[in-house]
Amino acid sequence: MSALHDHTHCIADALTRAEALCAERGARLTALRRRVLELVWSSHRPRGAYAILEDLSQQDGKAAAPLTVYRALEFLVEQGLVHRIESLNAYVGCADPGAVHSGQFLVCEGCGDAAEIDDPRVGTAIDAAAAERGFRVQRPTVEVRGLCKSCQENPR
Amino acid sequence: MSALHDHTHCIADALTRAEALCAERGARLTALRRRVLELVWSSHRPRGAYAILEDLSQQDGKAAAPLTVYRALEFLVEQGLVHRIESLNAYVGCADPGAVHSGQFLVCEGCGDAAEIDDPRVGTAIDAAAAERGFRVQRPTVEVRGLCKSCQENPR
DNA sequence: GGACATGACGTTACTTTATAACATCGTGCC
DNA sequence: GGCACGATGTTATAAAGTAACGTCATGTCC
Ligand SMILES: [Zn+2]
Ligand SMILES: [Zn+2]
Ligand SMILES: [Zn+2]
Ligand SMILES: [Zn+2]
Repeated sequence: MSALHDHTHCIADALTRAEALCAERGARLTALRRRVLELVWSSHRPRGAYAILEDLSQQDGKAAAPLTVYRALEFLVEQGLVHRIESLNAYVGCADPGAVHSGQFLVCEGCGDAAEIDDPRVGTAIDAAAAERGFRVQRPTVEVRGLCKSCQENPR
Repeated sequence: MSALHDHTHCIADALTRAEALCAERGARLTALRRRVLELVWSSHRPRGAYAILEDLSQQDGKAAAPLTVYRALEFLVEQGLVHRIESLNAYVGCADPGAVHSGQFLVCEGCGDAAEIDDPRVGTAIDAAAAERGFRVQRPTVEVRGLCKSCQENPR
């Protein structure tokens, strides 16, 4: 994700879409869940549950318990509004909730951004490889570590 | 992995290859590291660091500290003898150490086995998707959850 | 052989991540 | 209002991973 973009817009957009999706589904996007979603979206870097917990304490003055955050995250993941990055134990906002997809990520070791992609070739290749072995795919996880374009151009 | 195979052979084979590879590279496969590798290979199910630690205590009578196991695992991963399954916080023996590969896994929710594959289509697709976005791949992670053939045939 | 460097291992304490069990609150429905 | 159900609060605990420092083993140089 370019460092130069209107991230306020990313956040507002994510919240709007979340409200719409939850309304449509009859899922309850409570104040807490909405706030956690907002905090997850505070950047394009995956954010750990305890980091979000700290945000809640410091920015909102509410000393929440870990479970509070984990439960909100669980809801958001179920609704496809947030993805968990397994290799980081962290969470990142979904770029396209509503669309059916499994989540494929390009995680930059430089800036920490996790760019979500949904490349049909990757999905197809996984499906084919699994099918040949008689394996029924339920949930593919693809997390690619490397260096994003801008971090290659501006190394530290 | 079929439940009906000579797993003793898997273990012996893995240990033999490990010794050969380490000798060739001048890496020190010490008694402890060899033992941890053996314990990782105790099945085709990824095994957590603390499970291995328990094995060490119970089977060998040595009350080791977590770091002991983590250090051995770190070595084994570096040497490509073991892979870490990020989505499980667990480790599994590599099916083909020596060969250059990144590790792609079909992880069965039924029996827990993690079958390692190295499907060129998956690797190629990831490379292509990354290249199009100017992303330089360093370490791809592919972990597919689902049901293996035998667990589909014999559901619980 | 002895001094030395290097890497492996031991020990203790601690941090980070995640969940269990149970109580309470809030909202909507009848 | 009374009830049901899901969301949240509270406390305690489990699981996974690391830091700091000391000691021991192995090999090298002289
Ligand atoms: Zn997504
Ligand atoms: Zn970057
Ligand atoms: Zn086997
Ligand atoms: Zn299976």
